[in-house]
Amino acid sequence: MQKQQNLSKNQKIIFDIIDKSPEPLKAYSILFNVQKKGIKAPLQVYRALDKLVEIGKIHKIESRNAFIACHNSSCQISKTTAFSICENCEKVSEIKDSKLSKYLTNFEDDTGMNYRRYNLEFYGLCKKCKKK
Amino acid sequence: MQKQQNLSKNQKIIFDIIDKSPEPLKAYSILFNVQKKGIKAPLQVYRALDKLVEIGKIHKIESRNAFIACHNSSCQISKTTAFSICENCEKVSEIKDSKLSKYLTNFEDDTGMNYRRYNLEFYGLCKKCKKK
DNA sequence: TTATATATTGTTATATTATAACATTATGTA
DNA sequence: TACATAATGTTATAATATAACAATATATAA
Repeated sequence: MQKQQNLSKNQKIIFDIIDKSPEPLKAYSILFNVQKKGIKAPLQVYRALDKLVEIGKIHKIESRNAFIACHNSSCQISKTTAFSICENCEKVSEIKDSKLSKYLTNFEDDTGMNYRRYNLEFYGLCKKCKKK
Repeated sequence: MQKQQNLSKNQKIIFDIIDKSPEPLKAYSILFNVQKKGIKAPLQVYRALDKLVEIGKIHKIESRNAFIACHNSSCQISKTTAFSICENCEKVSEIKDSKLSKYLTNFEDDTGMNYRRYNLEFYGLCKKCKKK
């Protein structure tokens, strides 16, 4: 986690809510949460989200349209992300695995192309849900 | 590619359009395309899409909300997908790489959990766009 | 400090993506 | 044939996201 200090007012409000949440938050649930703080319009939320994603403070879970704080202190601006998603309880955690990220960063497809960015979403059952 | 024959009428219409398209298609652009064929409502499209995804004939590109036909003959019902997405021209191709899929299927996170499904989206510049 | 560029905010309207609910029809299988 | 299951049709609406424009704040350099 880096320079919290140069977040703008709205960015700070919205980051704090996401950061405190134990689960990924959706834009309109964030909106609902911040209306008491004077943020009234979807666009205000989406703009802050866009910026926070851009600077790597949060990530978007694409398959869920939801946002989670980055807890990967090593990544300044994270262009490479991997997540574990429970298909039952929808718990999401960021996967930090240097071998995995090395493997994917170095990956070359059959045309010889490689990639500076990726997003990987794993689906399965988390430990709690597997026991049931 | 498997059993095309048991697709229903709407599923066939919608699969054909996606299969012929050189680029991923969005649900409402599909809807627009099939209105002459009598499919009038979004739900008719989404239902067919859901089914086609379920049986592995198409995949959803999550970060684009778009659908692409599966050309990976080896995967009966593909629960593990990887795509290459050009950030400039938006060209998308499915990556079929047995090493990659083995690596990810066997991947174990720090809690010892592994996953039966994943979706990986790589972003970069395709050859054409890199040249420019 | 002032000017000036850039980022952020506020606001209204609207576009895009997706599902709920319910009635009907087709298809597969015993 | 009977029955279950899948697919269809239809209307309405929910959920997600952006366009366009005006105003304000913040950073930077002359």
